[in-house]
This record gives sequence, structure tokens and C-alpha cells, in this order.
Amino acid sequence: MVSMLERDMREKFRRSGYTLTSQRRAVLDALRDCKGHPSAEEVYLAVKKRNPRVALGTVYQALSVLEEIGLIEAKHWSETPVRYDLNTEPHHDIRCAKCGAVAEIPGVEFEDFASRLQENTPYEVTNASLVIEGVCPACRLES
Amino acid sequence: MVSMLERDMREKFRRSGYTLTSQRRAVLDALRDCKGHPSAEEVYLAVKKRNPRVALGTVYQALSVLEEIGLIEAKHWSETPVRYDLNTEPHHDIRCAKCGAVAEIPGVEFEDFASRLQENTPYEVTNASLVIEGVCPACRLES
DNA sequence: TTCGTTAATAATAACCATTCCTGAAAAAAG
DNA sequence: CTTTTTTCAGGAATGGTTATTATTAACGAA
Repeated sequence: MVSMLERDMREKFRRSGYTLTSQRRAVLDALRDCKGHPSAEEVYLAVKKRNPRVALGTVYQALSVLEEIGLIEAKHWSETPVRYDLNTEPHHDIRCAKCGAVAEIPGVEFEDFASRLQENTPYEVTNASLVIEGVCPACRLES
Repeated sequence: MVSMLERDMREKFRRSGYTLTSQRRAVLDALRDCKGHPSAEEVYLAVKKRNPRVALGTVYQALSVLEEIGLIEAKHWSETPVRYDLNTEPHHDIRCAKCGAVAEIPGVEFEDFASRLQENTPYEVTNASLVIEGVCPACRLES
């Protein structure tokens, strides 16, 4: 059985004109396995376990392509580095300002809000993402 | 007449324990004059016109302090560098992905949405900002 | 298939926004 | 005024990301 994700991936590559190389697939696989929100460096390390010859620059380029065709999403929290996330169900991520732990926030409908943005600007809204920061329960106990 | 902003500024400095130095004031003034959303470098250049001896590092440190005490807001768009904004009325900024022009989007109530976030996560939400990107009318005509 | 063309990769150097470090200066406290 | 603490200027260092270049792989046409 071919997964939903698998078909979506092939379709998006086909439409974009980019080729689905083994490196790009490896980056996608790494993001799928790694449940968290890895940085480019972390993705690089994960990919390297399978294929030691891959270069960090290739991972950056792959992440950029995957984001462009909408398979993944880049989260620009106030701290560097940028972290990446599979672009699956609509959800929001909150990041602990102390320990960096990332959790998802479900059940908050953002799409209505986003569409109302479009009604209030002459710009063509291409991307509206929510960057949420907070303190996780564990870190709250410590302080 | 002492402006609202002036009083707010003094109050926030008093409460924070930081000293209101001429450099920090100059950075705040630069942000007030510069209607756009300047980068640290741009703020540095503006400040330097008045006081050529100021260092770039000082501007970074001042921006960091001003953000910490809530006088300004840092906008982390997907493109570096970080851009800064006076923290006045609640509003959202949209940034053109092509030319970088920034415009405000009014009349979209975000606070209700943000407070609902808190109900859906065990994290203590400290900051929720909206990062919106799009294409401005001028750039849309060109393409 | 084979040739020619284009796209993608590996390796590494370069870039640049930001942070760190040091001694000097200024401000606050006593 | 003296001591203590904070802030600053100048510059070096850091680190995430991008650019460069030669090589390799994928694609298309004959």
C-alpha cells in the first residue's frame, strides 16, 4: 500500500519539475522519523547515518526545495537555527523558551483567521504562520 | 507635554532596573523616526548620524534590552536580518517576499485567537506572533 | 544506446548577522 | 569622593546559511 504521503510527495515533485533524488527522499524520511522539529544540522546527521557521503549543503538545498513545493514547513522561532516540520495536518507549534521543547497545539482553528487577513490587505497573502513561544510545564516547575 | 510613549518608556525602564542611557534612547528614537521596520544595521546607521561613536554591538544590545522590557518587537520573517518595530498598537505586518516592503494589516482581531491558544496547551504562552508574507501590489504587476 | 544538455551533488570556501570579549567610561550606590 | 556595578566601544570570534566549483547523475533527442 502506497501511503497518502508517498503519493502527495510524488505529485508535488512531478508538478514542480524538480527531480525526486535519493538525497531529497532521505531528508524527507529523516523528517518523518525524527518526530521533533529538527534543525538542518540534525537532519544532516540523521541522513548521514544511512548515507555518509551526503553533504550539509545538499541538506540545506533539499530542505529549501521541499519547502518550496510545500512538503515541509520552516519554523522561524526567535532562536536560531530554523527548524523544519513535515507539512501535514494544520497545526501550531509552541516552543519552550528555556529548554526548546516543541509541542503541538490542536483544536485552534486558524484558517478562518488567516483568510480574514486577506480581506484586509492589498497584498496577496502567500504564507501566514504563527510563531508561538512559551514555557513548558517541566521548566515552569524548575523556576 | 510629555507623550504617552515617553511616560511608558520611563516606566518600563524604571521597573526593569535597566538604565535609560543616551544610546538606548537613540535607538528608540531611530525606530520612531524610521517608519519602516529597520534591521539592526539600519538602526545603527540612523543612530550613527547623531552619534558617530556608537558601536554596532551596542545597538544590538540596546535592541535586546528594549525588546526584553517590551518597548519594541522583533519580527522574525523568513528572511534575515531580524527587523524591529515599535510596540504600540496591536497590529500585524505583512512583508513582500519579493521587494521586502512591509505593510500593516489593521482590523483583524488577534487577541481572542491568542487567548484561545492558552486554553489548548499546558505551556505558559509568553509570546504569539504572526509572521505573514505575501506579494505586494507593485510586485504583482511586474510578474 | 549514445551523445549532448541540464540538473543535482560533494566538498569547501565565503558570507554576514549576531554574539562575545576586553578594557575604558559612565552611572549608581555608599 | 570612593567604591561598586552597569554600560559602552572596538574589534575579534562564532555559527548558521549560502555560494562556488568541479564532478556526477538524470533527462531528452537522435
